[in-house]
Amino acid sequence: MPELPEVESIKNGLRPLVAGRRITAVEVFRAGAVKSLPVEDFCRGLAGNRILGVERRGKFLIFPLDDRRYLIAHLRMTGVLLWDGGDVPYVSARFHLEGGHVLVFQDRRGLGKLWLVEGPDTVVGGLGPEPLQPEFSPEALRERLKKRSAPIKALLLDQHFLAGLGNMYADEVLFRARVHPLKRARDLSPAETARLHRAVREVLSRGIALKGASVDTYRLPDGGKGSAHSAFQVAHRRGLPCPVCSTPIERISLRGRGAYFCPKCQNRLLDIPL
DNA sequence: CCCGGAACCTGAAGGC
DNA sequence: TGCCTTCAGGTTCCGG
Repeated sequence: MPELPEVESIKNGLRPLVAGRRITAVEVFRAGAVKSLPVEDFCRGLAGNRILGVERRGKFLIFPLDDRRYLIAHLRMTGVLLWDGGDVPYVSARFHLEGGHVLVFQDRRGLGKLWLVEGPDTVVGGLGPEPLQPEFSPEALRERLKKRSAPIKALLLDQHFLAGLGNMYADEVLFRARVHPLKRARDLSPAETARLHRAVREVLSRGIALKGASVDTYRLPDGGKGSAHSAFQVAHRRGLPCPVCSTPIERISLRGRGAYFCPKCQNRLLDIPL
């Protein structure tokens, strides 16, 4: 599933391909994917426009255009952006670019979204801090956590609290920080909060270095896979031994999705130093 | 404002 | 063989 490391890797792959290139035509095959405008206006507004670059905010891809508007894409769970992708199923939209190239928005479950807007903030304005930027500091994290009673994992997944983490990387972050996913945010010790901050940075940086995790449909724009999933220690590993203590990894349900953790290393009541 | 659950969506995988 | 359930999860909406 595309989370911050996957979207960052897609951004890095797309930038040299699309930057400076003009859009010649746009076809939309799943009308529900277009959010900001009627589909006709969306296509007409993009045709003839030049893509100036590619940016990322949280899990959103942002393409500044030369008419000062912005094309924004969110891949949700199964969205893929394929450069010169040929005859593939589940195509939500095709962006034809000068030079005969085509950027294919493929999306098996069809939950991905597209916007054409005057400014990016109308779409991404409510997002929390970027975890790899200085604005995400240990002090700011501690201050915000101590007012909240929700399970820590629910907060890590809340894009208004922190932008970019999804289910898989949240599990990896909590394991690395040795924090139980159900522990209430305000109950984290200063040491746990410090470990959590560091773990967010380390897990996401490693995910980017490995070009994302190719579970399910995730692919880079050239069709290649990332390898971050091979570094996962608890995510999707129910019953397998914890890499630290060999206790079988458990799965519980939290907010309708799986939370994988080591019941020994991530004790809900005890603060176990690394 | 805060929290938790359902809905959206399409498969793969496993049990019986 | 075929049917049913569970799992996969990013975001938004709704009720308490």
